[in-house]
Amino acid sequence: MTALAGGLPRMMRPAPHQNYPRGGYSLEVSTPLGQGRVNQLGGVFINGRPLPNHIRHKIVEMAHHGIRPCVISRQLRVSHGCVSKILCRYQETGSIRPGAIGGSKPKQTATPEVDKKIEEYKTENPGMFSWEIRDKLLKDGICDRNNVPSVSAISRIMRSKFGGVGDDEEDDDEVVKREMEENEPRTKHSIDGILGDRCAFHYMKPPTWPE
DNA sequence: CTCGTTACGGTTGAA
DNA sequence: CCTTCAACCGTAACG
Repeated sequence: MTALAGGLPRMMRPAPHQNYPRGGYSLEVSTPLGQGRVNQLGGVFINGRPLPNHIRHKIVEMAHHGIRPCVISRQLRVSHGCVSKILCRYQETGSIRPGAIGGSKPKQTATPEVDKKIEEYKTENPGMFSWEIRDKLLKDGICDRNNVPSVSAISRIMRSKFGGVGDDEEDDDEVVKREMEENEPRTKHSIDGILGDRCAFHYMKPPTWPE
């Protein structure tokens, strides 16, 4: 933390100008979804939140139409970095939707193999107790006494896999439900209205907001 | 000029 | 119920 005289070798932001003066952002807009901000291109965005679905859709649509990303960026007033990211993601995954935000990691306390075994045992015998599973893990040579998960760990793994209450169910390892369709009927009312292609400034102040 | 990359401040939500 | 904290967000800026 010394020697920061002339040349700083790292690629650090010298002075992030993002720290707006407290109590006075450059621009603010009220939206039904919270506090909106206006970017350098005049577009409205909500910091920390994904762009509305219809804009994402439009980005992809325009790109598919042969319009260059830089033009899309300016036209939709979305930063080129964001356009780049959305387009890139679309090409990779085929989805325009943002990634999953929030939540906790699966908290993998066991190796994938052990994890799989636990799932297998439980599927074959839903009534099996955690301590029985641990026992079987040892007996089958999946684990040894040094790395076998604790009973509570096994319990937690099962809870996460089988939705907490372990009732019998007809499994099905088909967990491919990530392609939901992005066609949203226009009954979806978001900040679409204020994010119209032309003007970003509509001040709608709802009296109160649940949530 | 374009555009890939990334620090940053921010929000979210399962554990 | 509340707190944690790693995942993702878009912007702004660098390269």
